[in-house]
Amino acid sequence: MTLALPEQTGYLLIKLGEVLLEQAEQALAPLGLRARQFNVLSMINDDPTLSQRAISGALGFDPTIMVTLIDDLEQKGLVQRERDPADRRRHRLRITATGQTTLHRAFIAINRAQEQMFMPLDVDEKTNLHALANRVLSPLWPGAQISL
Amino acid sequence: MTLALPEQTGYLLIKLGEVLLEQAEQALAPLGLRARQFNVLSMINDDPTLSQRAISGALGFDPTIMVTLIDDLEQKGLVQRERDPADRRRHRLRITATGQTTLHRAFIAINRAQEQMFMPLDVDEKTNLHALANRVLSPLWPGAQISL
DNA sequence: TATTGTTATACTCTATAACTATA
DNA sequence: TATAGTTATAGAGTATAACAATA
Repeated sequence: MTLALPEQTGYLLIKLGEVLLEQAEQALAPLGLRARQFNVLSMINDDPTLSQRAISGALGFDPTIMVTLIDDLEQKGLVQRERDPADRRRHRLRITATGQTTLHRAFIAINRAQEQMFMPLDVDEKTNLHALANRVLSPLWPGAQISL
Repeated sequence: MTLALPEQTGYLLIKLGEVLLEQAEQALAPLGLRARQFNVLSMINDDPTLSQRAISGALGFDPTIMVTLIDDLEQKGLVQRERDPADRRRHRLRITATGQTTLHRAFIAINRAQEQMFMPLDVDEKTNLHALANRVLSPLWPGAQISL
């Protein structure tokens, strides 16, 4: 019985994810951002009403991690915590002007990196890869949809 | 400027890899195996002449990790270390009969899990996903080819 | 009583450097 | 001098439980 690992689709996709994450980290490093910080910043930018728990839930990690993560973004001047007047337990996370500038640069860096990484595929193939990956992921990752 | 994370192909594939790994761990847990141990065991089974360094290099982690990993597999009776007579610095890793039985069961568990995970795709689509992922990964992961 | 954010802490995982034995 | 394997150790990352404030 022999079945080389790279011929297992699962192994292939897991390894691909690892490599893509590594590339993303490298692309963001010059901006002083980790990949996860970029994700959080991007979500805050899209919806400033999200609670810290909602964000960690949507991205799939423990809520306690948000504390030091936001501490860091706040210290960098990219985000500000504000008490939610409607529910004073919650923090509303507001992206600052600096934060938007950094986020914009981060998007450019990420897009450039992705263009490099997906170079081997033409437009249709990349669209196809996206669609196929999405169909596999959707049933396994209901968290993709934000639930408050 | 707004671009939801799940619409980024890179983010999608990274998350997919995370979820697939998690599923693999769960499938192997009843056998007392971690995913990485399964990978190593599989490589040893395919080629008993590989050194510990060759295996860690091919799988993409630090050689020092192999020590406790093989310690564990050896303690479970799945693998035996033997001095390579040709180069007495090296260990040749031989899979035991128990190891082969466990590996066989592990393959079945992994295949069953993968059938579940890729259920949304038909055969052609799964082949296509594999091929596309492979074409993106190949230039980024030369380590897929084992080099002694 | 339940929930948000926080803190403290312990546990896992990993990489770094230094050591040994062989080449 | 260089390499395979090992050991010890420190660092990063994570989850767990307990707490304060608020609902």
